[in-house]
Amino acid sequence: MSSAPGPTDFPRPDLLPERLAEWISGEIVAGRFPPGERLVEHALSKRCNVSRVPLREALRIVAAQGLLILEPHRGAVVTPLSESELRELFDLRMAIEGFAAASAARQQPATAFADLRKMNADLEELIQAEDYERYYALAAEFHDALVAAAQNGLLVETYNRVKIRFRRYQAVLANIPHLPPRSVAEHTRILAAMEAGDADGARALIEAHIRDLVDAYGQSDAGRRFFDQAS
Amino acid sequence: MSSAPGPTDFPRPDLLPERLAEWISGEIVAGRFPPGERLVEHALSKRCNVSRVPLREALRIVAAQGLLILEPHRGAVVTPLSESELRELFDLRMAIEGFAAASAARQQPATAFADLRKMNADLEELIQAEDYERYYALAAEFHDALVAAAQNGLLVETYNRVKIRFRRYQAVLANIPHLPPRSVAEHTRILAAMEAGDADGARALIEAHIRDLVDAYGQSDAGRRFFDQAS
DNA sequence: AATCTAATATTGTTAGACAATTAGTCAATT
DNA sequence: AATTGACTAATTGTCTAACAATATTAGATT
Repeated sequence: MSSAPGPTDFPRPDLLPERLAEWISGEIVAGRFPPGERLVEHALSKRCNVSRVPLREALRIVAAQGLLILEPHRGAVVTPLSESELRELFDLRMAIEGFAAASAARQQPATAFADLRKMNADLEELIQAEDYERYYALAAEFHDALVAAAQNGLLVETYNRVKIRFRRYQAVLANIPHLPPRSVAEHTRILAAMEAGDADGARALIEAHIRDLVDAYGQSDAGRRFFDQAS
Repeated sequence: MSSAPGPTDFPRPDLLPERLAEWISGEIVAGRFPPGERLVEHALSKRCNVSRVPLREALRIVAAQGLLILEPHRGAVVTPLSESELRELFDLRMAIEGFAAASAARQQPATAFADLRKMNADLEELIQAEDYERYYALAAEFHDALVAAAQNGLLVETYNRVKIRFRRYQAVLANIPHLPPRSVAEHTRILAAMEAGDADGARALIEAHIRDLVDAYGQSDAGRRFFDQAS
């Protein structure tokens, strides 16, 4: 990922609510606060050695991310997982990444395509090395960079919101094997379309790419188990 | 708009932070808290007859909507308006509404198209009556219904976030005249494509439709004045 | 005019209190 | 056995008051 387009301000240290929110959100994504779990303010504030005020603000932050549901007088409950939400998240990925690919194809941003090609080459290598850990991390970065190529901060912000919620399903379903080789080839075709300025083609290809992911989740053992239990 | 697909829970009364957030957000959208204005906690809490605790939670809510920026130890500042944000908001509308149109074209939802046709007919009438007040209200509903036709709650949620931020620009730039007649014709073509199951066509048409809006904003007096001052 | 310092204002956090609401218990009734 | 009802306990929602940490302002000094 190439660095710093916009001028960046000096980072102020995060305050308690932000740090608490990050921790809570991490616990939820990792599944250590499982779906449906109730977060009791007094207990949590004691555990974190903070008072209830910043904790309550933290809960608001996490709730705004969609990871918590705040019910009046009943407190915070970890948002349940559902097949329908997963489907909707994939839909949003298609909408966002598809639009980003089309937009980038029209704009032809300076270095973005080269960066993406480099990443995709690295992905190829990681498959040869069978290092799936790093593969999935870099694959996520590839998609981030693709969205960033549209040069729209709001689109990136929206994508990040989707990602946070999406990661919970990745944690539950683990990563799907047997997909990576095809993905790299698909990435290559997507990049070619974008570089050729073929906006509609790039969008169609990436939508199909994500649809492949959906199918892979649906056909994996973990995916089927989850979907069955949920329905 | 046809009613109630999902079973709805008994609505619990909103608490202070929610009500405060709604009020603050309304003041910002209406421009009564202008861009850049600082919201001082003590003053606001006195004005609203509440303590700082629920007020701070309200500020978190509004900040999560993107209408406030919370800087550590400096407090809440009303997010500035900018041409770039407006452009990005239009982009997001294209991404969301475009995907929704394509998705609806594929899914062929039961009553949605009939509802949209009805609305568009009413829009036509409002133009004849030169009732632009109601025209713009109904036009917004038309776009809402189009997004809802994709039957994706997360997409609707995301669209609503965009709308809130977008409304501030509508309040500043007022509504653009001379556009409505063309819009109704465009709506008709979009609907025809969706009913024919032409996903790509519907998407292309609605993207062009929104691009027309962008141009109208850019060419309007208010729009140019705003854009010039901002740059 | 520019810089440093002190006073002031504002935000961040804590503690404790109490009211409002919900959740849990358990006997009484059907 | 299941439902109702009243009682109790637990939890959330809000307030007040205080103080620490940081930012802003004003004044003094160079």
